Amino acid sequence: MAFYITTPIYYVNAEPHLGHAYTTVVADALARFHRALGEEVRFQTGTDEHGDKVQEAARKAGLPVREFVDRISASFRRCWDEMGIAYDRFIRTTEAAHIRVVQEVLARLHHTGDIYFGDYGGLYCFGCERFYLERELVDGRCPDHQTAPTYLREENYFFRMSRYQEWLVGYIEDHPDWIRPERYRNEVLGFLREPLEDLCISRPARRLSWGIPLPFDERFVAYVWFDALLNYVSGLDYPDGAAFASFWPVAQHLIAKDILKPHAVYWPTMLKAAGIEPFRHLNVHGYWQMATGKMSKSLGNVVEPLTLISLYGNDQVRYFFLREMVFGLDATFSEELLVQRLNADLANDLGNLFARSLGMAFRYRQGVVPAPAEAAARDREVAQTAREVAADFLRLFPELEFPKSLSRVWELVSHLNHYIVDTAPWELAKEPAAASRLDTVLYHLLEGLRWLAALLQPVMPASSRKMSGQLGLGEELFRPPLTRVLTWGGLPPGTRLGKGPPLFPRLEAVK
RNA sequence: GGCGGUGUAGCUCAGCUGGUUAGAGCAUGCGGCUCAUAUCCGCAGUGUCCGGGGUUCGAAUCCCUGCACCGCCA
Repeated sequence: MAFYITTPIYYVNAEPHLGHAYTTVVADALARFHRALGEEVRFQTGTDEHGDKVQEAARKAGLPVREFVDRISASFRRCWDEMGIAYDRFIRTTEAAHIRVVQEVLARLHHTGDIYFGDYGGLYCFGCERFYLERELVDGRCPDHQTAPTYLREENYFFRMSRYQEWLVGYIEDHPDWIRPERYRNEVLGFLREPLEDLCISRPARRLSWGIPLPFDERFVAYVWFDALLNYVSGLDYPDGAAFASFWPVAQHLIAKDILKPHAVYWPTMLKAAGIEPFRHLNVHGYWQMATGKMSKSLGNVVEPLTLISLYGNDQVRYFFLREMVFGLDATFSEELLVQRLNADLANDLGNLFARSLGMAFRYRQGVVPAPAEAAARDREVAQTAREVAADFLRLFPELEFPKSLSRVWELVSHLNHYIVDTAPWELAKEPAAASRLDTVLYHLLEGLRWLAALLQPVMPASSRKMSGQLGLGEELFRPPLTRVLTWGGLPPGTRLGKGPPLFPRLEAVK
């Protein structure tokens, strides 16, 4: 089995923000999940570096474009590195290999007649780098820039996207989970009920020089989306690379809802025209709505990912992202919600469960995993719950049901907390005759913790390792496949437990 | 303007193809335990299921309509 996940390549006209971080964390968690299962995994992210807005941002920053894009791209890369994002490939659209693929595809589509030369006249907004229809304007001005567009009549190259509309509709109808969740599939189908226009895929070089030149006409550069989307295959060394052969057939894209159209319409029709099989899934997520209002520099409520993790911890933020946002829907972000969630789930439930369990193992058994005697009914319930939770988690997580899969795991956490109360080890410890009963209880408890550490590795990789360390297990707990690790009784009696500080210290409430 | 979505306890939300006293988590109040990060466990709630019609023996769940918010398209 192979697994290929991509984030969008991020546009380098601004620094990484919360939304970028969410997408990237989700991709990373999925990649880790599939690696844990022992699958061959490829995870690609990167930066989108061409186009008008980049050129403009560089001008504002007073830097040569090349230097500017190097700087912002590095900033994204550093952000992901500091967040422990384990990507396999960081692609930049300014790489020679990528440019070569874009030009190769352009040349081919030009040759087959899917790209043609034509002209188009209309009202053009330089800020948006696009034409507007009369009716889209607000008081005759661009709705985004509040500037009056200019009438331009110009010749350009067009991609014959309309030719593939019927095919695309059929493909979406035949593959119900191709675009998911369903709401976005419906949105695309709704959009495709109207006739599809051909896509203008060139920009005159005299207006925009920062782009990939069309191989058949140097007076033009490629439209940024035509350039950018191809990263998903150029990063696999399309057309001849081994990576392309093994990973493209299982490609899954991860995007935010704002770039649905390019990914659900432009990209598949481009692939079809180029004779490349469609990707396997387009996974679309929603937005983080700031409880403080729309994020803006002037409001001073911009949340920088690195600031956030330095305040609350990387795994903590990852957990919050996955636990709090139903994939596909919008969710609310505030530090207050974050603190609430971290205290309730991580400090009180999970962290405290580890602390009390390990505490008893040290106090009553000198920090050595005892050998269990015969399991009683109550003990078998623990094992049974662990199995059921793990089975659900393994099914739900790859289907992007993150809150559901995690709340299932927390049912195991809760079950173990109940188990402690039900069995009252501190009472058993007083009774010498109950020694083997205490051994059995402690063993089941610690084995339950081992399952938690293993299950949570895609979500909280560093914390999982701390948990494993406290259980005296180290890295072997994470050796794939996870399904083999999840065998009840895998914790060897006699293992020396490790002492450690609280996994998730309680946080003070913020106002 | 067209299409679609959402509206359920203070908060975040489950409730699929209609059927026992409408649920979970968080927050709140009270009680218990003491292994633990003032943590854990138990108990207690409160809801005109957006409003109004209708179908039905029976609707949060289906139909119509109104309102509010949101998204996509124009």
